[in-house]
Amino acid sequence: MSLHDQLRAVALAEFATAGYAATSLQRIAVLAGTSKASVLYHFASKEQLLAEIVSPALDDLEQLILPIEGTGGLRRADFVERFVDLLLLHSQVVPLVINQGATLDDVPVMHRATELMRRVAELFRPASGSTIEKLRFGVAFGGVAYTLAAADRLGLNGEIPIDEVRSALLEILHDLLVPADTRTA
Amino acid sequence: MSLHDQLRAVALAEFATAGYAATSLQRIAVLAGTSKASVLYHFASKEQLLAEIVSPALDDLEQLILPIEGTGGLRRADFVERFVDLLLLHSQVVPLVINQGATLDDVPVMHRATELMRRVAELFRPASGSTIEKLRFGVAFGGVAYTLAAADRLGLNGEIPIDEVRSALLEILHDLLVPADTRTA
DNA sequence: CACCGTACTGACCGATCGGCCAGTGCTCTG
DNA sequence: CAGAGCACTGGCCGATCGGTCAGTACGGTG
Repeated sequence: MSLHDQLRAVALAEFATAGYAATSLQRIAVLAGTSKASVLYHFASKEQLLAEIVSPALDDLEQLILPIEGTGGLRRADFVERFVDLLLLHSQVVPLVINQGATLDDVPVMHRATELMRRVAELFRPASGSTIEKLRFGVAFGGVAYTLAAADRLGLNGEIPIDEVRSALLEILHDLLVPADTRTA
Repeated sequence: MSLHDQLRAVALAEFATAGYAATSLQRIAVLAGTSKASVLYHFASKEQLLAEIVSPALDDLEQLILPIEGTGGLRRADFVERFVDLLLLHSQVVPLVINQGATLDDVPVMHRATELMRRVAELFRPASGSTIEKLRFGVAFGGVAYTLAAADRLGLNGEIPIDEVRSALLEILHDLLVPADTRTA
């Protein structure tokens, strides 16, 4: 693995666990076995390092929702499954965005993350505008993302196999999001 | 309102929205119309300011779960209702703990917060140890807390009356947490 | 009046932050 | 061999951080 990639990996882990503001370039450098100056050689700034870390996940999410927004067609069950897979694929980025998105929304890449989540919410909006449906959506996606982010801290996970997590999350989201009428139909 | 209380209020709002690390004592002072030195006159340190802000909510939570841990008796529906009321009562503290608990667990008061949430999780543990039940709990409480924390950002709330939020959250949590057998019984 | 505790301030401290820059090897190429 | 270019570094910069401290204004109290 190139130093560039290793710096990205180290920074991701630190940003996700300790927080962006609390992680200094110095610390990232030491953990990767190099100097602070070399970090800034590979990445123009701390913000751009963050952007390079987060962007791939956001690109994937955008690619997931763009065609849906275009056609207006959305089969919730399909979307939920692909969304969960996306969260699991970028499982380290999820806590970063979830826990620190609000704090860092002046950083362009994090603002983009918030905006994307808002668009995901919009996808579910037209079908049901009642308060409980809105909250149902918030609890569902916030809950899944937060659970992935905080599983260790709450002592929720031993070494649960990822397949089991996947199917469990799908079932929970299905209960919460797929309307009862299409469920029974 | 005394300056002491006003500083607490300003700091809470800033910590919750901008983040603990990103909020300087200088900024708190200016927002409260005083000097940084006076903030440190009222609070021995930035950490203690945080502790004074968060502790009351944690005390309430501890008072809620202590008798349950003692007797071992837990009627889930009752607990869920009281827990939601507690979250709504301390709605500004919730995002602070949720979003920044992991980042700040070296701060004693935030470690206490995480520990309390772990104990809440333990209350639900013995009844059902399967993976899906654990995740169900995580999604439920994480989701509710996160929804309260991030409602604005995701465009989920207009001016939804709090009673409506309360009953909606109760219904969602009930669906997720109260076991099907006691539901149908 | 003298005295005291409370509230508060401006100036300063060392530490650390993100970022910049001149310089140094090292490798590849003509 | 000369030289261009990439990878990397130590040292420095200004800014800002949390925190300390000596000093001040002031409303009681004897």
